[in-house]
Amino acid sequence: MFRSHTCGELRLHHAGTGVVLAGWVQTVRKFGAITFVDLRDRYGITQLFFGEELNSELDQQPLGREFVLQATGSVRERANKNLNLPTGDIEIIVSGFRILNKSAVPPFTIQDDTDGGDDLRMKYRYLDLRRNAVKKNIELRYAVNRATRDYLHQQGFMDIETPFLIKSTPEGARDFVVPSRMNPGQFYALPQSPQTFKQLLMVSGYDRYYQIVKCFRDEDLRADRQPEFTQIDCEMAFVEQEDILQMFEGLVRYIFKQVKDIDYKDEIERMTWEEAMWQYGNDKPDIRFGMKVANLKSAFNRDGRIEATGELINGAGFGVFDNSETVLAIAVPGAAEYTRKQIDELTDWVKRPQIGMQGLVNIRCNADGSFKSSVDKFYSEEKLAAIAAFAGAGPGDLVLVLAGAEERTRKAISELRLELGERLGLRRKDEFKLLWVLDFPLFEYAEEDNRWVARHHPFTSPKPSQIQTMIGNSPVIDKPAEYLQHPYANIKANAYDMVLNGNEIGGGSIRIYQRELQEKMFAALGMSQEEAMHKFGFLLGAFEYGAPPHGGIAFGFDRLCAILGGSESIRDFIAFPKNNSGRDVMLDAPSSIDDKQLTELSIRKTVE
RNA sequence: GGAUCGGUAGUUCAGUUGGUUAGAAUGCCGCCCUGUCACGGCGGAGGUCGCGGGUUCGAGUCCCGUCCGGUCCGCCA
Repeated sequence: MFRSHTCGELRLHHAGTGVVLAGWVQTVRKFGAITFVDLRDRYGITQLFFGEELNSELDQQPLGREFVLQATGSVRERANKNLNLPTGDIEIIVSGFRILNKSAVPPFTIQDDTDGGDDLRMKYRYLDLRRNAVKKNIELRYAVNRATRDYLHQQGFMDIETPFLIKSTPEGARDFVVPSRMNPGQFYALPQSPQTFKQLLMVSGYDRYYQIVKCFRDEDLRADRQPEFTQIDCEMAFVEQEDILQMFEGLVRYIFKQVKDIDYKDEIERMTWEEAMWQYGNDKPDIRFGMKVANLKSAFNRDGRIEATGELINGAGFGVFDNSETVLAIAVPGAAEYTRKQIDELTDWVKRPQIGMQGLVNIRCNADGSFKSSVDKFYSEEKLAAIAAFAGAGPGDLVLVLAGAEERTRKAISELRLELGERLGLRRKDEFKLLWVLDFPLFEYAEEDNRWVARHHPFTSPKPSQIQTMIGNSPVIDKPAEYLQHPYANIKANAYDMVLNGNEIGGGSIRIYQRELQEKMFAALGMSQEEAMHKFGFLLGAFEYGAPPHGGIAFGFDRLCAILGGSESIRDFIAFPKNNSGRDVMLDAPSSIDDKQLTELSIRKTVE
């Protein structure tokens, strides 16, 4: 027997018990004739006490950090308790020990506040994973995994595995490809998601499917993006949008309860994509705080919606506002007192290349009811008051205004809003706000190819009322500059995203299940009939044999874990993540392969 | 594909205007210490300043190139 207990479980009531513990040496504290050793395993830390007789043995076999140690002894109440440790009431009086394995001096300390940098921690990830801070994340991940499986199982979902070696269909993200030795010159692709398989399972009658599954995308990475990542992938047959929203609100509530012990009782807010873009400049707004965006001059006039026509700002002689496509404002609560220096700093902030604005106009709404602005020259106090009121500012608030081309300005005001929300402490890590964003546009216009691309994916159904608009119109765009006037620009998808604190944690749609509509969709994306058959013939064929109405959703599992764990980076929640360049620095992968392998795979080596 | 920040002791970092022998903390090694838990005290070892080139009497410091890492834009149906 290697151990009778773990290093985390002994308590005061065990006093007097004989035990055997095994674990890693966290620290050694020597005091002449006695020695304390903190022994650590996955479950906790227990203090070992080496008395006088054993101390001489310790001199013979000195312990070092991270040695693997087995200790036999008995539990004793401590004279000086350690309130920071769950096991702090007791210690083990060691009667015998065995060094099970030695350890080299680790390159960084195995502590919560480690001295190791990210790079080094990744290279020695197996040591990093010993740290409590990382272990907690991995445990949280497992808790989310279990809660998900519990809930979906209770709801009658079946976990069905789908293949990883599939066919490359370069629509959307770039595929990872795998050469086929047995089929020289041909390649598999790794799935970007099990999308078509889960739809085929619906055709097959497995009407509630799920999988916690790896997906692969060969695109550039970010702190929240990995080349291989995990999704909670779900699909249901005989459902409409509302059924799916409710089912997965249930899932997220269950996860909150199980993992964070949070009763998320509030109704989950819903807004359309239009509203999100209009009010927050962003399709995944953080609704933990207000500061909604006011459009002082509308250029965002799809569906003929006009919130302001520009009369508040136009014609006052301020060319920047007069000539800009879009002018957007936010009211920053209580910020009228910002110093010149603070405003200048914010101005520099919006001028950074990532934001790319030319400048920042401000209106201070002083507590005494007066107004002071960087554009006083052009606007009377009455005008400033009207603008401030329109932006929703009250006494003591600061109105910030950005002007420029529509898309960039909308993005910038959204970033500015988030930044100020952060600075004002309005984005609390312990507060969770869920939101459904609905009615996304079905298509986006790809300028470079002058064609439509699917915003979600090509299996997404349009809103039922707009199916005829889609079938009845040609996707051809005659005048690229006027693409917004094309009937397709206004078709909304039967799609939904779940947003948590400004992060998209899941997204899905009701799918197309009729062959005719699916063919029309492929055609709309500029695919010829032959091409569509070559890439997706299996799906079109399946739709001939009684495909049920269906829809689904996929959650970004890593990201969900990161947010629940209060972190920006998903790497901390993946046991063996890849770095920014898609490298595994521990394995040093990817790496070259030898000529023999290349030859077997019928891949010729190219020399630059 | 682009922007930007960084690379100095095992580790995390400092290093001023280009100027003597490149420092601190921590870790490591040795000695001392019977109640510590961030133990403490004394002593010691430890450096190709990422790499290559250039400017200069002189480069950790300035310039060019390159490699590695972080963050972001593009990209991510």
